[in-house]
Amino acid sequence: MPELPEVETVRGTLERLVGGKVISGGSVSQSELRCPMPANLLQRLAGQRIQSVKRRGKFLLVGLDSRETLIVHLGMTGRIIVQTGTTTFEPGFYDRGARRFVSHDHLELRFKDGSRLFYNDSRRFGFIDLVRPGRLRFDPRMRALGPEPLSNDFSPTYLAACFAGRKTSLKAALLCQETVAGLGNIYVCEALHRARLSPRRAARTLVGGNGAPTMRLDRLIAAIRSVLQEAVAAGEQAFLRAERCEPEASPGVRFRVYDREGEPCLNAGCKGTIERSIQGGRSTFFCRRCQR
DNA sequence: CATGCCCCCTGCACGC
DNA sequence: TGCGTGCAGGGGGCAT
Repeated sequence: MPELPEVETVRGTLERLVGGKVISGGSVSQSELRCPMPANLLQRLAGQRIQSVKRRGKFLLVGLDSRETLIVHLGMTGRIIVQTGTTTFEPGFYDRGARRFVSHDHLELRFKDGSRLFYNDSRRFGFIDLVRPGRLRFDPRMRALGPEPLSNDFSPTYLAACFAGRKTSLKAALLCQETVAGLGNIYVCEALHRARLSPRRAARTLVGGNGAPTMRLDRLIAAIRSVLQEAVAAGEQAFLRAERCEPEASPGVRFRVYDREGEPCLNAGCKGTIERSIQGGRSTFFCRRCQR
């Protein structure tokens, strides 16, 4: 499910709904995720206050008052459900048609005020880990991450250096979390479509002869930023509607290429048709007419 | 080093 | 209705 915008939506929701609350207990019904949960997870969490909820790439980082960090990764089907009072929140899950099977609530956390949090993950590609104080910055999972795409570190100069000499496709390069953190299959397709760049184009062709950034590279960065910003904003609006107990107006962001095989290209002035192809074993959606 | 392939696991849509 | 097939937003390991 979740790429940067969805994880960011979950982050913001958790911050507002459980930030500052104290964990009173919980239960684990299935600890065998992609990596098993730490054996004594619940004992280590009991009595702790949620100090912060941050995000790095697709990782959720829950800061506790012991200075430990709970790392949550949602994999493909991970979802977080929060119940406070009579309201149930399920942020960032854009496949609204998918049922939530309670049998896949692998972890439940209870808070002193009666709120409850569930981690649900049918395919169990996600994981939950608890990292000792001060160890997060040395964690190999964090160290392997490239810059945040919405930060200034993700600059034309950076990306030019990253792409220089690389024959690999733009699609593969952008999916790599070491290049930039948080993009997944959907938003890579969307960003390349907005930038009118072919997913098969070699990454190095966006680098000038002197190793300098090119206009295409600037276009790509702008496209990545805009599609992510719009999706984050849509997630924010969805949360606010849920908070006011308003019905879901739309199922979230409307994708312009993803899952639109055979439909017309929506780029201005383009009369092309969206195609699907396989790259690295995953679907790529693109318009060969305007993406070069 | 880079790339493609397979695997982890479950649910769902589709065709017969 | 029921069953088989292929596919899914992530990521890691392995062979080539």
